[in-house]
Amino acid sequence: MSRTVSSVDAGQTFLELHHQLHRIVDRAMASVGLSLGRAKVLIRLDSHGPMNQATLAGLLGFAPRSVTETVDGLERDGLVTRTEDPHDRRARIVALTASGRDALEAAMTVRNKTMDDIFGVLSPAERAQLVSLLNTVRTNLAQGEIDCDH
Amino acid sequence: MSRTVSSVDAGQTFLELHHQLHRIVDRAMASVGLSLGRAKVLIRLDSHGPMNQATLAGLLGFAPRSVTETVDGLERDGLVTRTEDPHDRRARIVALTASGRDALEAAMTVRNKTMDDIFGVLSPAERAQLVSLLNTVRTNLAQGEIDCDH
DNA sequence: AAATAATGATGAGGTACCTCACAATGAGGA
DNA sequence: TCCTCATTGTGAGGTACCTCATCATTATTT
Repeated sequence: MSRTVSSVDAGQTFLELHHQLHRIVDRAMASVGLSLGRAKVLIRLDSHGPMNQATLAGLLGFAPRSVTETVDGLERDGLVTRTEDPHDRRARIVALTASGRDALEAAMTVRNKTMDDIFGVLSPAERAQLVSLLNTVRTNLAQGEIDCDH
Repeated sequence: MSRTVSSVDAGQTFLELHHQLHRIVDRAMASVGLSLGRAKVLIRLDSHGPMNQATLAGLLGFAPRSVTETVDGLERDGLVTRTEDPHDRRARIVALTASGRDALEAAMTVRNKTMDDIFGVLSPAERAQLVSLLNTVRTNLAQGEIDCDH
């Protein structure tokens, strides 16, 4: 019965799911006073240690400008600090504060729970399959960068 | 070798892919003077005919306020019109214009091509599998609505 | 050393979503 | 009829991203 699945169908489904998923996860994060974007930054800072914003942008795949903005918010809320880099007077080093670490921990708990609520319907084997498929797509994306519109 | 795939892994991969995918698709759409959000509205209007914004919001899964904003933009660019509903003086009926239909057609072409570039790496069978998995998740999401934080 | 290029961060401005509050209208009941 | 309640659309304000232009600094070339 199920007709061949076009790429557009796949994209459509992917995007629709994202719309719902994002809303749910974001709302969950908000209950801990954070958001997805902010959590992403905290996670990187936690696992890689303090770094300047350009590095952060590279790791996150964000535009540098977006990092400035997100860090602005985090700094305002006291979750990170920005200090001068002694070796490069342009750069500003972002570091987690104690309460930033606390917030991150709370956020991770909520995020884990939410993701479990969402992807828990799938069996471990199905999850593995899903991740494998998504990674295939992602790898191809990274390589080709698509936009060959010359 | 590959350890069990947690729900968080799945979510992580999903979100990371989305970040890239969205950027690419959006950029592609921009080349035709549209955007993903705007295209979504045009698609609905094309397939369901003119309708008020509340209905549109329902179909799209958007907040009503978001529809107002998107339609504002489309109207400004002459792609849709807003007319009064003779049966309900609160409502405003949104309809495609001729140039809206043209824009949609161009957008669909670009979108199809882009999605092919992205999901074309997968075999039809893999795409079917992917869509099936995503739909499983989505269905579950729609049912439970998750946020049982009472 | 001087000129040029690359890089780090940010200002300005844009789109796509969201929530919450509210005016106007519509619909159903006392 | 009048009262209440639901619904439509929008103002106000917020977050997360983006691009492009710009300034200060560092690195590279000549």
